[in-house]
Amino acid sequence: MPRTRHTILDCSPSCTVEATLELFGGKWKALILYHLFEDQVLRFGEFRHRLPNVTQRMLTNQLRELEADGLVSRTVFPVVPPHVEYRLTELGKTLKPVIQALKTWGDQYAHSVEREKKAKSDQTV
Amino acid sequence: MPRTRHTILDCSPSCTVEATLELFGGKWKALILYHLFEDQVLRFGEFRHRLPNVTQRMLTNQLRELEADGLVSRTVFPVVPPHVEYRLTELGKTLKPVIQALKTWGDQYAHSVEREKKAKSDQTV
DNA sequence: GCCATTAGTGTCAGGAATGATACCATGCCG
DNA sequence: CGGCATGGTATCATTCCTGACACTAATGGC
Repeated sequence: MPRTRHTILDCSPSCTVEATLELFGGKWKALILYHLFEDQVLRFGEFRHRLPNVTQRMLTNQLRELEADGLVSRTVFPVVPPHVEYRLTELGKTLKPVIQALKTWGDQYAHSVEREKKAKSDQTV
Repeated sequence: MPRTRHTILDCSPSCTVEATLELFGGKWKALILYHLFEDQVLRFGEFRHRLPNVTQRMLTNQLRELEADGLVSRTVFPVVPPHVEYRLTELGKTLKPVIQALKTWGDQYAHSVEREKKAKSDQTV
């Protein structure tokens, strides 16, 4: 998560970009959202499988923040063992074009960047 | 910047999202790119005016990383006082739809999130 | 000679975000 | 009774970001 959470948006036009970024800055949030777009409904454990590099704590954090921002809903079934379902809210669903753009770009160009970096590291090595 | 920079992309389809995110994770990078889309060419000091919350050091960092990722070019004019120009590379320009999506969403929905958060903080206060 | 300019770099401190690990509740199964 | 399953917490360590400050280099103006 970005370290500074702004609360006022009446500054420059870039502020809305900044504000949007704060929803994503969470390092894993875009991934979480991406998977929710893919699967509609996910349980905590399913996120863990899809995002193996995220610690349980971070995952909890990020999900709670997404929930606090009204992008994701959390439904708890009071059973044992626990059962919790996450899904996108209506607001969350509006992010689809953004996630889609990220994915599209990544599919097309991520490899270019990899090459770029590899070329440089090869030079230094 | 995200703390883990992956170098391999042959994992799940979400990896390209992840990879794209790493270019943005830099907390300020998307803003930097946004301003470059607006202004085409920017000098270091101009970034500082547009991003008053970024420290000089962070700005340098982020710009260097963007340069290393091949998204931004840095042109130094060997004069005194120093003159340095930043602009998007061809690869950088391909990010336009992504930045645009961020901006569009922010313009439309950032206020919704603000309201959401405000409502919650009002409850707790 | 002294100050200002620009795009930084270097260093130190403090705080925030992240990671690793251990632990919990509860009910079912054997 | 012991262990497993799920969705977490709690605690501590590490790593990253920020802030404040000092310092640089070459030229122009006072």
